[in-house]
Amino acid sequence: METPIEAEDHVKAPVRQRDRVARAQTIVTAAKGILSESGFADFGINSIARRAGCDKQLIYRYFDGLEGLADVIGTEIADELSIELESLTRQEPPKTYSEWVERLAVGLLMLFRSNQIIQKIAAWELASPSTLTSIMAAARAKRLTSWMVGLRGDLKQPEGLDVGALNAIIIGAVQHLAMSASAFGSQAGMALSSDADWQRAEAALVYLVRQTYRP
Amino acid sequence: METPIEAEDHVKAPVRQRDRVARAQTIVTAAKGILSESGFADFGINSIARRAGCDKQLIYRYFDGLEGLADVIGTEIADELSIELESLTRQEPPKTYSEWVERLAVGLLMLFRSNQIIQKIAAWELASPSTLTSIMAAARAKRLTSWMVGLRGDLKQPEGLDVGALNAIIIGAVQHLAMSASAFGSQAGMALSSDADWQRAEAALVYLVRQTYRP
DNA sequence: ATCAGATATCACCGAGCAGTGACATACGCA
DNA sequence: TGCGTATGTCACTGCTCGGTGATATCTGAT
Repeated sequence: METPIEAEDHVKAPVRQRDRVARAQTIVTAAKGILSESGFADFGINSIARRAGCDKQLIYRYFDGLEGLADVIGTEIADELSIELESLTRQEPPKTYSEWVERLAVGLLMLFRSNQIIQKIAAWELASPSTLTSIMAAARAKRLTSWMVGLRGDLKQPEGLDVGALNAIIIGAVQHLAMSASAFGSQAGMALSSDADWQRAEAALVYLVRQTYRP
Repeated sequence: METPIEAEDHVKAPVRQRDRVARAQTIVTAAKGILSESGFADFGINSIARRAGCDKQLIYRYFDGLEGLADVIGTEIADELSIELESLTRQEPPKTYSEWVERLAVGLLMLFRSNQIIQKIAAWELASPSTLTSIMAAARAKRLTSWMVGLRGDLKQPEGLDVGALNAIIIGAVQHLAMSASAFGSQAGMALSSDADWQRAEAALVYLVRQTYRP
């Protein structure tokens, strides 16, 4: 914008931004960056302010502290999530229960793979649950379940199977695959970095689901 | 500074333990306690010394710092693990590949469930890998894989299946089940606290494995 | 009995953290 | 134009942390 004028006494007059919403967004972006790179380990007032290039006081003023900021980030993530989920749902609805689970598993796998922040939050919830992690997790869980329920429609469950338990296991596997991939680039000896790796994982996942729900 | 001469004889002589091995074990126990309760978040010099009721200097002297302590803990955990694994292997060996995977999955599930520390380490590896976590994870992984290989013996794999990928998914599911249980007491809506809960999970897991490897 | 070394504790340092009060500057409105 | 307020920065407190040097105390060999 303007060139900083060298004042007579104080030499410090470095272009002040003076735009609250832009500032706030800068802070949110910085916080998200830290989150997706280092998780909650470095998610602190000082660290975020440093990365955003502003004074930490602004975080208190605009977001009422870290928890408020976490709240904002949580809803932002949830909104992005909704959009991604919507695009997944655009295809024609599943015909059978097995197909629904398959779509669910593959959809979640792609989703988690493409979204570093969600993975980090999930991993930190497991390792070290805190008010911050739960603030962010709440919004996510809400959207996910409503999507799952919506996608299922009125498909009837297969009888004689503990679908609740089976699906919990399958979803857990998907979550773990994504987290392990982002942490190590592999899971239990299976590489998970290139697209080919992921196609292999997806194929195995689909096979596993189909076999599980095969009559 | 002033001269805090006080008196010639300082009256502080509160029963010193003066037993190196016992002291060292006290420290290790304290560190393990912190690890299984709070994970690596509170795993620090000051915190451990405070819990062990001694001066932090001892941790430097006896273990050469945190990393040395982590090393000792890692091998202790690995030893305990070996014992548990051995008892699991006492039964007659699996007859088919499917049965091997089944035994593997159920065995790991019980193992992880009963061992809080291993879960914490695994969760922290995912959330925030560090030198400390990898020090502890190394020993664990070594024993686990050698057990798996030993248990498999010379069973031949089913053809036409990507067993590497399938098993990676299944093992990931088991790990996630255990971690999610200890963090939330449930996984994706399936309760995981009472023995009945775990039997339900185990039954579903066994079903899933059998279906997956069913011809 | 003495003395070296092992054992244990304390006091302190520099660094980073969260949080707060005070100040500097620019904008908008009367 | 002047004033109130929004915006931005700085300096400071009080805390915990990891790490280190100095000191006190006990043990065992000589």
